[in-house]
Amino acid sequence: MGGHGLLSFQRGCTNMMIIMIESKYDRHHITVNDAPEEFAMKVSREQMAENRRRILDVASSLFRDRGFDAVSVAEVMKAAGLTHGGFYGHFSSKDDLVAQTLAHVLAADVGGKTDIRAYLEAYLSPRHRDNPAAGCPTAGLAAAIRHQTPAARAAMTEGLRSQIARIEAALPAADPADRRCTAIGSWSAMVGAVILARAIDDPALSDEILEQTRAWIEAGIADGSAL
Amino acid sequence: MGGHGLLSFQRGCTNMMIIMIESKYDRHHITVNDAPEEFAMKVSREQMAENRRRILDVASSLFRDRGFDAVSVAEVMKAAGLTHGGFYGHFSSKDDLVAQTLAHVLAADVGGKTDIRAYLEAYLSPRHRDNPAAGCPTAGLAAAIRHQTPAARAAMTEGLRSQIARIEAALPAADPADRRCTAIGSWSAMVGAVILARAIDDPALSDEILEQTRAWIEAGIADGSAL
DNA sequence: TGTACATCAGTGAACGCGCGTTCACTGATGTAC
DNA sequence: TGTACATCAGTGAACGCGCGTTCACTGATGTAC
Repeated sequence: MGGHGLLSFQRGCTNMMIIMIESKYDRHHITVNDAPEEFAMKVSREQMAENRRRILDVASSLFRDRGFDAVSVAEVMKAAGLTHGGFYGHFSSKDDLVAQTLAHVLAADVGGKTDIRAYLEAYLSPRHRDNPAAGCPTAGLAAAIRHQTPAARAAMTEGLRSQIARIEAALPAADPADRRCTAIGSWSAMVGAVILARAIDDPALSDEILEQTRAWIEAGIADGSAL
Repeated sequence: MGGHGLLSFQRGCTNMMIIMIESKYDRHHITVNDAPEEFAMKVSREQMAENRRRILDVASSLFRDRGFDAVSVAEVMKAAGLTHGGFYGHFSSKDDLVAQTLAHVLAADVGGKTDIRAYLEAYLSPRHRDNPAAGCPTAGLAAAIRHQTPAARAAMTEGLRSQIARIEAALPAADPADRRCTAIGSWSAMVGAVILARAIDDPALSDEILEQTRAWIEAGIADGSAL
């Protein structure tokens, strides 16, 4: 991802945070309306590449919002401004779409030094909790990846590896072993907290999960070498 | 849950940990074979209540293992030793089964004082990671509950509330506010770590997620009042 | 305690629906001359 | 640069399958006498 002129969810966030969905869909409409033929058949190779990118973008949002199973191939294609029949010109199967979407959305845009406090605050915010479609794909999809193909698991593995490295780099200097421990522990807590906060129906408890987890992580980071 | 003579996953674990799946299925076979009629039609009310319990038990395992969507009503009934047609005598819909299964499996058996260290070690173990069917329903199902009915969300909310209380009670005495913060932060990290560890295909990284998260949580607990 | 019968838990065939996938077709693209 | 045509991205009807759900039926349960 990265680029595309999409609004960043909040300053200091990597691609793991992302993007407001409205702007995304607006872009698609504009793109589609730029060439409003009645029956648009073959398109240029350039246009085809953009169609493919758009399919991956909308699939990424739809999957994060409603899960892999609840989103049909036809729905993804419609959201991308196409019909379902063309799908197999881009992907060999729905499983292939899932794997490629994960690789697409988890691909690291290394980005500059991240402010870990601001990242924490944005990640563990009600706004992020309430916008899964535009939010972290790990929080939205990690649990479902267990039931996906090996290719999807491989994409998740690389995404997790680079996310841990990213957090390690953003952590205040300390013993490298402590930094890694803190990065992994913090990331587990962040992902877990957002998943739990999204699973329950009590807004007060949900807010508390986010706030307390943030306080807990910040205390651990402030500790310097906690071990 | 609780009782039924099912093997406990490990000493010091609450129902959130659970049970070896093999023993469960063995029990079902024995139960079914106890009355091996060719065409068993109406059964006693007592037998019906047990059938219902068995449906909830196997549904709980199957759902944790493969997710709500991937498990069919017919499959649940077959695993319970029945045929699919009888399902609607027990439940009004598959959604109803999901909600009741969650309430069933998340129902707290308060249990004695839990040893928090042993609980942590068992929870963040490869064995737990590799046995979702017998493992914590929160780690297995929390992320999917976002897409379920209000009744399912309500069951999850109560389950989470009591799990937090359980961890609070198991934590070494300290300022109550700190205890709550620690309980919520630790639980988020535990759930997140197991979800991440299950999502990836690299066994070494998966083991590391579990180990480092455990070290991170233990450091936070040892801190006493981290805030 | 024994018999007659209404109840109803469970059976299994059947249904309708939505999904992933296929395919004959269309017509703009982009190349060969 | 202009024309002729092969390519192939996208279309939309059609397919087969598995799922949740329904229903007429069965026969043991459990009650009324």
